[in-house]
Amino acid sequence: MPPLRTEITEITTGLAMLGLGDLDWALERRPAELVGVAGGVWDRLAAARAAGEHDADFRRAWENGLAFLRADEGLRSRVPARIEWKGPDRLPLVNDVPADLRIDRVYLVSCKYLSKVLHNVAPAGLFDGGLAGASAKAVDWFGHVAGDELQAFYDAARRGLTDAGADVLDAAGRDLLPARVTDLARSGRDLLKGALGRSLPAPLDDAYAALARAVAERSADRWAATLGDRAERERLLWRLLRLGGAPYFVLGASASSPMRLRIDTPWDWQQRYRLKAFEVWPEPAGQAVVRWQASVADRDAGVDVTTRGHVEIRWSHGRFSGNPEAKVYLDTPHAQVPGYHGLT
DNA sequence: TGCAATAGGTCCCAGAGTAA
DNA sequence: TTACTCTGGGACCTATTGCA
Repeated sequence: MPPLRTEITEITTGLAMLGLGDLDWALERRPAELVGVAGGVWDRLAAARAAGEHDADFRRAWENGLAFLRADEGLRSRVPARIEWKGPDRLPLVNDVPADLRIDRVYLVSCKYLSKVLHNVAPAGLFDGGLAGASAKAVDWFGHVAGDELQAFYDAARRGLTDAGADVLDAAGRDLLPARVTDLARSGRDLLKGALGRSLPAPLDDAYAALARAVAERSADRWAATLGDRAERERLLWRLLRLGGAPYFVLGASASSPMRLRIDTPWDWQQRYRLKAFEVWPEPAGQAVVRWQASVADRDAGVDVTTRGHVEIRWSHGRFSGNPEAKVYLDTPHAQVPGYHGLT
């Protein structure tokens, strides 16, 4: 079951597009034109509306749906006959378009609230594979690019635990923390995860900083080495920005204002823009971070524009708990990104 | 060999802590 | 007080492993 807030924003956006005039009446009516919403979901929405705990989400989503209904680039006040909600399962849509709603089997709409995250992928898929899609065999990226630094961090953590008198033996008397980090089993990972909370013990700071620095530098080096020529870099930028095979719309909100965008296809993009440079570099930070920047010529406007973002390489479920992931962020405001256009 | 259970990977989001 | 950084975790899907 998706989070309640996701259900509220996505379904309310679709409801508003049906031109029903009043949100509460629309929720009560449960229109058949909105396909894919089960009875239990309608019940949850009605309960949330009655409780008044998500008024801001209901209001923003309703306004976004109305804006799309009226927009010249949207529905031009033509009430759709059918809106399909993706729901908790993925629709069999074009897999590179992150759509939550499909309107009249034509318009694809993604509902995105307060999120700057573009991707959340395995690091090898980004730095070695350029998001090209073929999922590389999963690896522990930290060990893959910074094995010595990972081992040093592990040594420091292991030493800290044993010095503190922690119980590091399992029921059979086996050591949960082997000498080599590559030999860690699930139980040892869980032990470390529990022992190393949000705030690292001070003696581990240097080792962790060295690991983060090494991972950032070597990830950036590997990424730079696979960028290819200008055309390949341009295709990478399209994938980073989630330009897909079909145009789609993003209806949501940034921290300060509504966000209503039309997203180009690569074909649209090439009519107007040309990539001039794409660069990546490591950045000193508390965790491993790689910055990226694209310089793009806007032929219509006759200017160059810069789009910036960064990638965090991090354990997604606690330290030593599983393989790291790469979170790709967009730092440039959405409306200033080449290929993203404010809805008119 | 097929099924069930478990572990791992990815997507998405939220919250704590800290700096401005 | 606000914005940002860093971290944790739920959910779902897929791959792997164990067992009959």
